[in-house]
Amino acid sequence: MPELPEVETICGALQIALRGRIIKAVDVRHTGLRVPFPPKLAGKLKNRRILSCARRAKYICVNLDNGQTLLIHLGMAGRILLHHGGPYRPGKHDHLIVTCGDGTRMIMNDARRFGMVLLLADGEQNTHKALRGLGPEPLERSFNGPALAARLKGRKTCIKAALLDQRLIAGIGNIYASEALFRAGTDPRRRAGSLTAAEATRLAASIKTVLRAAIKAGGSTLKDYRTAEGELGYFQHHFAVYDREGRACPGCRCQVSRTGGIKRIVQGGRSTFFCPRKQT
DNA sequence: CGGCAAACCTGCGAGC
DNA sequence: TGCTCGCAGGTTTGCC
Repeated sequence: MPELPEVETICGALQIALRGRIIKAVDVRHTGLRVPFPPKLAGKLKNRRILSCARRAKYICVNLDNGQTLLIHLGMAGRILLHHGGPYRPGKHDHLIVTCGDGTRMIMNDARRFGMVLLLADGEQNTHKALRGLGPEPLERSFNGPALAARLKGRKTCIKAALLDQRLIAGIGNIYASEALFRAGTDPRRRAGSLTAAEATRLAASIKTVLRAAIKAGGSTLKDYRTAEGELGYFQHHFAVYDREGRACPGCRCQVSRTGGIKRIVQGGRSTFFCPRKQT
């Protein structure tokens, strides 16, 4: 379930657990995912100190003391687990296990193997293909109505698909695209370039609100995690429309019997959930 | 270049 | 109980 808020939550936990630690062992359990792991990955990581863990779009950036960055993308079903001390029995879909000097382990697990692990050389952080074309971070101050409108200008694709386009805005996935459009009252079928300035402002604000709320919800699980040894980035969150086809719209209080409630449509091969009455 | 569909994999729940 | 089908949070590629 990794969209921006989940990756943000995971990075927060990694920052606490791994910052300053020295990598002592790297268990590369498969040759790679869709993209092969970087060659000689284990040797390149060994004895490196982890300076920080941060997020860019949906990527986890593990910054190392020699200027390199271990870049992890979790794809559709990827997970990061932290394991503190003692032996660890690898699971079936554990692909990469990084063990630090104090026994802390970071495990990258991805059943569907849609994830990605890259190693960026010093200075490649802004030039590497994976990061170069990414749009602005929606939680940055500079991301506002005019900024969003500028990105959408002239786009004929529907606004839902535009929100998923990482080159336009970074980090929004299928869940939060639906949620943000619902909150903004914007019909997901609208052409991206057709939004008025006021609508773009409302949508930009909704994106921020929805993402921040999800991060906040993830943060509470993060706290639990530290005692529970569970999974990172896996939290209960209440969605207004996502996966709620046929349920009543929480915004306009319309009766399910009269309006049909939340609708599900397919756009660009992906499910979109919305309320046709509230979103215009 | 823009827009769209398909491909990449595995797991899970629904329905028969 | 066990099988098949459809669907799943993302990105890349290739085609028009």
